Amino acid sequence: MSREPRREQLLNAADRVIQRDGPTASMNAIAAEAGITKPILYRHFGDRNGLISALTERHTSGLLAAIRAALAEPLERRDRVEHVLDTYLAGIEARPQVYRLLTHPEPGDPGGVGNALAPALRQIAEEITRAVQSQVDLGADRDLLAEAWGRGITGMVLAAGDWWLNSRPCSRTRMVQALADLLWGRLAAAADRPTPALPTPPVEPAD
Amino acid sequence: MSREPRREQLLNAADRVIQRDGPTASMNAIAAEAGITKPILYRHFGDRNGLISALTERHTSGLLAAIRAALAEPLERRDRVEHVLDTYLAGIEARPQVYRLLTHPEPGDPGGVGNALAPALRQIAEEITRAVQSQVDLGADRDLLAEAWGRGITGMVLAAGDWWLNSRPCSRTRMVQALADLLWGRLAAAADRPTPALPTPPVEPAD
DNA sequence: CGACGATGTTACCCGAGGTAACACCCCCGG
DNA sequence: CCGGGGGTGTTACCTCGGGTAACATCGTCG
Repeated sequence: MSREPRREQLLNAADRVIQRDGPTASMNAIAAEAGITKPILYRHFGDRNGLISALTERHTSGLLAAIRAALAEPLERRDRVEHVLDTYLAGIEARPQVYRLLTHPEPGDPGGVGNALAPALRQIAEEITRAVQSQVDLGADRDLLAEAWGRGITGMVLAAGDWWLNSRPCSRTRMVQALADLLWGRLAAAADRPTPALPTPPVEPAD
Repeated sequence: MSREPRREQLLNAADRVIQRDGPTASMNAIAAEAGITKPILYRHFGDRNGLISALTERHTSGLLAAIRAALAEPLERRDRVEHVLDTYLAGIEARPQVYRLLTHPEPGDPGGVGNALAPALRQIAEEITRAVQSQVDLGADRDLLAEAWGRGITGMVLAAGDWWLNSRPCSRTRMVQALADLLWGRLAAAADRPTPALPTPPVEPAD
């Protein structure tokens, strides 16, 4: 029996533990769940990072493919964007624990530290960047804007989606609308609020 | 001598180490930098989280206040938004290592896990939420939109700012423009790209 | 049969967070 | 003068998690 099937079994075990204990599950725990001991895990995955990467890769491939497909859908742009947003939110809604993995930046990462976006998220960001670059006419600044927006949109959806998933303030559809509205410049279009009479009052905002 | 001054000195030392070694600096290292040993740190801060919190609080208060001020600036809305963006980017540009702290969600956080935004960022998000709520007329959905947007904008600026800080693709001013443009609906306004002839070609995208 | 490549084991190392127990120093009140 | 209490600090230890070394086993292929 080649290595591959064993790897799958180990990943399955790791998966169950992560589902149960969250992304902080120890290697010992994972090994125990698989009915074996640590060194085997290390033989297969090198280090914890390798295991986690394999695990995330496995789970993200689906979501990533779905997003890729959504980005290529032949729709009006607004509909396409909503479709992508909905795809992402549906994905994280379906498997919250997995989602935790995606967003969990590796804690100990000396040297190459500092990416606020975990690898899986970065792939999504690149996907968006590519889509914007190829589909939207942005003039000379095309490359810069596409890349900045790719990251920005990803981060936006990450943070908003996280909040939505945790506190469930509304339906998924409404959340999609809220985010699409933001991207559609509704913040710019809305009128000023009729300031109810306060030029410079000495009240400090409630903390 | 009361406890407070000592605390400050210890925080200063911790600060230097974080600047030098990043947010993964060990308690031992921090103690050594302060010329003392671990237990003292624990006496003052309880645990690592306490130290980090104290440290972030200290540094964020400035940035947070600056952002609060920027949000209250009496400008055209677009200018105000740009001002806020610039304030944030300037802040993280000035002290990159500190910024790492802000964005570093506490790794071991059993139970209440899952906030993609670190506490400091969440404060910023709340600030934005409040500003939107009080300044922009969004109709019946006001509360939902403001809250979703607060998180979303914060996440967007976090991710984009992180990328900008690491790869420095352009000046700060241009980055501010790029993000403001995104928030201003330029994604919606731009024309479709003149698809250079490809209905459904069997080429797979470069990986 | 022997060797190789997989399986698995126990036992250990290291570093980091965290704590216990002890010692010093100084000031303030009886 | 003396005796605390509250600050300073120490050494030595515990626990737990990532990671490794060394050893044993089983099945297959030449």
